Parts: sequence; structure tokens; C-alpha cells
Amino acid sequence: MTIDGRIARGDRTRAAVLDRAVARATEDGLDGLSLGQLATDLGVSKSGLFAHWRSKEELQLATIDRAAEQFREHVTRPALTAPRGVRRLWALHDHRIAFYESSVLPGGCFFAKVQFEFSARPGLVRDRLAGIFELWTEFVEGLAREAINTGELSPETDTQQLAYEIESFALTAVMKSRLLLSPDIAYRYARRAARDRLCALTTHPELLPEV
Amino acid sequence: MTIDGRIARGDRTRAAVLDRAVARATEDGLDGLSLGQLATDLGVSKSGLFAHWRSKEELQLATIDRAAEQFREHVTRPALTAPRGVRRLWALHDHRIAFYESSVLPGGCFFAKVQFEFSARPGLVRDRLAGIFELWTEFVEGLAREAINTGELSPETDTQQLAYEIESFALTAVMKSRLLLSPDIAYRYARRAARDRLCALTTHPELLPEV
DNA sequence: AATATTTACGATCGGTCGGTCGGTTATCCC
DNA sequence: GGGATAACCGACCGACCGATCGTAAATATT
Repeated sequence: MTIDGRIARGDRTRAAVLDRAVARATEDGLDGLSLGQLATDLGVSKSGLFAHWRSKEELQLATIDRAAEQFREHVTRPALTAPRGVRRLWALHDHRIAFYESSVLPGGCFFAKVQFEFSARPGLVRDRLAGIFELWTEFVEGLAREAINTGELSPETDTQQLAYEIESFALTAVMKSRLLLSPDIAYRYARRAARDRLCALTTHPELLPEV
Repeated sequence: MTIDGRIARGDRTRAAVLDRAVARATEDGLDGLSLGQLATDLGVSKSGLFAHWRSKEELQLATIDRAAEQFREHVTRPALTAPRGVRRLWALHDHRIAFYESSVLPGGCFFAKVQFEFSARPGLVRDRLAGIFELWTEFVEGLAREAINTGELSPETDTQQLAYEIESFALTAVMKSRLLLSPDIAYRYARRAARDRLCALTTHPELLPEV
């Protein structure tokens, strides 16, 4: 089987557009994205974009999916190489902060930005974001339950509460790093907060890194 | 001295516009605000708005100031009635969550929304937001230092780290309550996280409320 | 070589945006 | 009562928005 060059070209264009859209959305938001500007940036025509997505909303949904994929690549997948338990929980948080630190996305975090943008705006975009965020939360809670199973966390640990707190530290790092503090300081707070919390809860604090 | 009716009318209009602008900005953002829509909502003409603010940016800046004033009314001032120390620190967090809970602002929190919106967009708006946020952070850190002075927190307590963590819990409550969880649950997480943290740090846990 | 398919483009549409301007109305001062 | 002042309005502007459509170019199929 040979590859259809036409479709391959379309795929390449789509990927380039979505990567650019994810990056720009971290600065201007998903609605702040202008199709004309996006097209100009990429050296294509605005009407060319409509050949791939029939409306702006469809492009926004595709952008969200691409951002999720990117997040999995940079954060979730590498974190899963750590052994189950508090180390994996820590690895997830640490890789997440490192991803923000790396400035792959100029605005820091796609989902933080866009979730606030659409949190009060009903529609398909909001629903998609809510779905992804729910899966993410359940994933983190699942890692916490694994840590209970490995005996590194007490069975009485409130995994939802713990997931909430870790989420908090990461989310705030995004905002503080861009608006206020030098990024380094914000990320240090975020890391230390999560480490201290895990350290206080776990029966095996030696599994966690030093300060 | 009598009050100039013309100026009084202007003041009334200005206040009405700004209150509405603050509320709407929590849903659509400060840039998502359309002057035409805002005017229509208030039953005034668009050009009437330009009589009070010479540009959209000027209106945005005034809106920020009004939101800060509103925040002080509902959160900062009532919290200052609590005695210095961990109780005041807790009161600040508690009143803040209660303010979000009250749904005075339909989108939950003006500053959370707008800070994310402008965190990557240089300009006067961003600078104003950063300034207010810095003052706020220093204010919280100051309360934490007071708690050290009253002997309710250990002198070794990292007040900046503590302020960061409390900020995190409140910020995340805003997002989760609107996007994902039923608001009650999110606010419960936010309260419990801050209470537990203060409880673990203070030498006088009996000063804090029960779970 | 002829035809079908897919991508991409230029021109253009109606609508909304922020912003301007000349004029009207209400209130205050003398 | 007559200016002066301040608030406010309706009409209008150029720019940009998302979206549509007919067409050209590139690639595949036959």
C-alpha cells in the first residue's frame, strides 16, 4: 500500500495548523484565535482552513484534542515510567511542571488558559474541556489509589482531596509564573508544595526526592 | 455645599456600567466585553460610554479597579474583623470562598478569569493586574507573618510558601466549581485543604474551626 | 491521455467591532 | 433668563471577523 500524496499533504497541513493553534491559544485564548491571523502566520489562505474544518468551533475542538495529545506526550507518558505509588504521583506532577518550564507553549498551559476562558460559556467546546478535565482528575485519583495499594499511602487517605491539592499547586504555578513571579520561583513553590504534601502523607518518604 | 446633579448622574451611570462590566467580564473576559452589548444591556448608547472612558482599554482598567474594590468589600474587610493570627488567615480564605459561593459574580472570580486572559498579553491591563496581584500576595504573606508574631505559627514557617498554597486552593475552586464539580464539592475541597494546612502548621489548632 | 479527487486559493459576503463627530438635553451658575 | 457645563444620543466610519463560493493546481485512478 502506497500513501496518497494528497492526503499526506492534507495531514501535514492539519498538523501544522493545529500545533500553531495550540501554541497561540495559550497566549490569546481559543476564541481570541483569528482564523485570518492563523492562516497568515502559517503562510496559507484563510479559506484553506475551511477546507479542513467547516467552522471555527470545529477547529477549536480539533485544537483541544491536539493539546491533549501533546500533554500526554510530554507529561502523562513519561510519568508512567516511574514505579507505581507516590513516586509515580510525584513524577506526574514533576513532569507537568517541567513541561510548563520548558516553554514549549508560550503561554504556559493550554488547558489552564482555555478552561478559564470557557468555564462560563456553554457549548461543545466547554463540554469537551470538561470531559477531558474529568478524565484527567480521575487519572490522578487513580494514581493515588495505586499508592494506597502499594502501601505507600494510608488506606484512609482521601484521594480526591489529594488530587485536588496537587492540581491546585500546578495550576497556580502557571498563573504566577506568567503574571507575577519569575517562572523559576513559581515552579519551585509548586514542586515543594506537592512534595511536602506527599511526604506528609506517605509511609515511605524516602521514595520522594530531597528538597 | 450641594451636590451637582449632572455629576451625580454621571457617577451613577459610571457605577452601573462598571458593576455590569465586572460581572460580564467573569463570563466573557475583559476583552470579550463588547461595548455595544454592554451599552445595550444597560439601556444606554455606545457613544455614551465613550463620554466616560475614552477607549475600551480605559474602561477595562476602570473595571479592574472596581473589581478590586468589590473584592475588598466582600472579602478583605470582613476578614479583618477576625483576630490577628491563623484565625484571620483562615477568615480571609473562608470569606473568599464564600464570595465565590455567593455567585455575586456569575463567573465566580473576576481576577482568576482576567489574570489568565491577560497573563501573556503585555500592556497596561496586564500591568495593572500584576500590580494588584502582587499587593494581594504581599497582604496574605503579611497576615502569615502576623501569625508568627502572635506565636501561632513557628518562626521558621515559610510565609511565602504558605501564601502560595492557600492561593492555590482558592484559585482551583473557582475553576473546578464552574467547569467540573458541583460548586459545593469544589468549595469543600478548597476549605478543607487550607484548614488542614493551617492546622498542621499552627501551634494552636484549636483556633481553627472543625471540619 | 482522460478523468476524478483532494487540497488550496482569491474574491467576496453580511455582520460586528472599537471609535468619531455633530448635535440634543438636563443641570448649574450668574 | 441666558450662558456655560456635563451627560448622552444617533449616525456613521474603516477594519476585521467568520464564512461562502467558484476555480486552479496537484495527485491519484483508469
